[in-house]
Amino acid sequence: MEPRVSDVGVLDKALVLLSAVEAEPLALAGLVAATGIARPTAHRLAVALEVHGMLRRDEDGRFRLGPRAIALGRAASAAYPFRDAAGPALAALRDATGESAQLYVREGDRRICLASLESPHGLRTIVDAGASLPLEFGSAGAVLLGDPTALARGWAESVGQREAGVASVSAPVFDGDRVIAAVGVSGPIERLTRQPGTKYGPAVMAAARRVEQALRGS
Amino acid sequence: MEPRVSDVGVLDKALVLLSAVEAEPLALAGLVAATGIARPTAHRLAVALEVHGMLRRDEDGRFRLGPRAIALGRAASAAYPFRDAAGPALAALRDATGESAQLYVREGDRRICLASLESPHGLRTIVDAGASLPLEFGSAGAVLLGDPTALARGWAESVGQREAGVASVSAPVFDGDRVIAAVGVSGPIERLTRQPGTKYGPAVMAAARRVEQALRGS
DNA sequence: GATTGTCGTCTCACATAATGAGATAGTCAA
DNA sequence: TTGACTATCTCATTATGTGAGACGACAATC
Repeated sequence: MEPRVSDVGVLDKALVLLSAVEAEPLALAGLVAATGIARPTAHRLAVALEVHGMLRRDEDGRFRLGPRAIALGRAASAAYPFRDAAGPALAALRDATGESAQLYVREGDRRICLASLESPHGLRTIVDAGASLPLEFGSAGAVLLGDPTALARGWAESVGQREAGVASVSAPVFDGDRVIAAVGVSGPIERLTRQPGTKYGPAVMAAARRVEQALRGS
Repeated sequence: MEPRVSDVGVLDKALVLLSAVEAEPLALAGLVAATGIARPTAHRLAVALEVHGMLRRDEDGRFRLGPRAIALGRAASAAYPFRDAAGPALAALRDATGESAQLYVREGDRRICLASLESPHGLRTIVDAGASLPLEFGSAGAVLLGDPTALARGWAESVGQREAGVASVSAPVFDGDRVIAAVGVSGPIERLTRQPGTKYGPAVMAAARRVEQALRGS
């Protein structure tokens, strides 16, 4: 079995089950195979999660994420009211650049991806909404850390920092003087070049302005 | 403490904690007060949920739903690809009627609210996204059960069925010949009248057609 | 400045909740 | 008909989770 993640073993197992089902719907046998949890244990925990609505069973008997997960996810997202307002700006940015677009906020020493739209290109970066990433790597991190150069120029760029072969550029979203989010694009260095800021700086700044405008309209 | 909900006491407690935080951000003391869980237990479980990303602490030390909840919620929603596609149609329906608008799918003998937009009126119905409701009450239930009258007419209506004082009307969303969802509005009988179908049947049917069209465009 | 109350966090003796091996029943393909 | 595999259930065992109490920090009050 997995090593202990927290001080509560039952929660460790339950979250492992949820993660397994997040990836794909799984029958009990699949859950056991994917998680290494003993069959009766996986069964008991999965049924308990079902009782709570975090999981549900489809017509083939496979476990899927359930309505409570939707509700909790929406409640979690509600803490970021500009997340929905940013939707059109993010879509326009993705369409204008053809690259994957993301919106991040800062949480302590991490950054959380609130919204993520993928590029239509076969080769593209994928960041899951809800993903938690370190601040010290990537253009969005620099923006959220209040990097003076980024704030003066209106964008930050990174090349191969968080992941080899990946470049990104992000712009700060302001509320008054405060940086409340970073909006940007990321993709392969081959397309974004080693100066992604030169290429897409204006586009991410325009997207950031649109997010701010959408916020004011709220 | 709460009576047992499932066969796994730790999960019962953990979900109680998540529900408490879903309602409002809470410091540890607030969690203890809201849930009745012993302080060291609430602390240990909350910290474990934090380790897993289901909870996070804000700058005031209060617990809030965390990034993993966002991610799981989105993954859960992804099982319903038309949910996002339905967004504009739902917004248009809410705007055209001035009433709360919802999108439901059927899950066994229940219906799940996938998306919900609230009326601007002070008096309005509120259904949480993710909520699970019985099929046998309400216009959406009739639609999802394949009620012949609803299918022939293109909408179903209910007055005071699920809740006193509330009326609703819903239309089926088809994929080919199959009813895959119900889209509708609900609100107080005073505004929707005792014949909500007469008043808003065309609007909910139009919304259903728009959802289907958005689906084809996907 | 001292005292008190409340907070979050930690410890650990103890009780019990959770575990998982094995049993059972159902399904399905060979 | 048989064997393999599934999901579900039981229950002896024990490892885990519990929560009273302790501790330190901090704010409010006197």
